[in-house]
Amino acid sequence: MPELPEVETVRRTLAPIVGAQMVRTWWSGKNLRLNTPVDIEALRAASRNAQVEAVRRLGKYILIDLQGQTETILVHLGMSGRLRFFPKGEARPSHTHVEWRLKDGRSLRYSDPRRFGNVELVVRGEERAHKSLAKLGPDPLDDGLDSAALRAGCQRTSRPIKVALLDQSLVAGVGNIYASEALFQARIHPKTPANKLSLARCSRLAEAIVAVLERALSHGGTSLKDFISADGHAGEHSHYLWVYDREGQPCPEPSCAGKVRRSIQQGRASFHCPRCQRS
DNA sequence: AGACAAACCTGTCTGC
DNA sequence: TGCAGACAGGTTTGTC
Repeated sequence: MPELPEVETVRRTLAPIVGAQMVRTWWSGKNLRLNTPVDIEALRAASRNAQVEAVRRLGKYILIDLQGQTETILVHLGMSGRLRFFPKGEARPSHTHVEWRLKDGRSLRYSDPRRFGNVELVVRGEERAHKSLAKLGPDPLDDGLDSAALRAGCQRTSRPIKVALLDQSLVAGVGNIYASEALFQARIHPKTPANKLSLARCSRLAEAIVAVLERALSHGGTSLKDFISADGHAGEHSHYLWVYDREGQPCPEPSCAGKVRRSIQQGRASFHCPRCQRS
């Protein structure tokens, strides 16, 4: 489900839990990503009576810092994960896997039908030592995106640029929707080998990535189906997508008579305009 | 090392 | 109406 704008939307809407005290932690007993069980005893120990100090984000990962604790809660939403808070007394939705009860009666719940996501602990201040976080590239919203650095990353691989963008080491946070959208805005064909891109085109791509993510964030993210923010609202950005899931529709560029084409790259749907986007 | 396919799991939609 | 098959916002693992 969620790419950077959706995860950032969740992070922002989680602001009301900052300062709240966690009192009890519950686990469904179902394994999450890679069929690994939640280390519920460690999670309980870290969360018990701990006050939420801050909610941070690294790429598509959410970190919940706890006052006075050496460990931080690390959440990845996978494809169908949701992190929401609920008022006191509201029933647990189906597929809830982790629940933190807050002292004021509210609860924070992680639900995930497909269980591709994960909830674990990382040592605070050493997040980057975690295997998944170690390889993350720059975060386009927090760090900005330097054209020369993007070019250098592209030079290291001959994979198609669309595929390279999905690997989080080049840029953190770009997923399947925004990879297609950014390549459209930069007028780059998704099958172009990454190492064939000139500095000028990398520069255009860097600008497009930042612009596309910021634009989606301003709409609260994209809800095709599952995505909702921590306070339960769907994102509005699906109404503003240029090419993603628009197969056969006219190219959004008014001066272009092309139609959006769908293809499969690395087993995942890609969308582009064959007239505007060149290799 | 780099590229690729398959795997993880459930829900929803399409077409017969 | 029922059922099979395709497909979904992500990441990891094994194989070549």
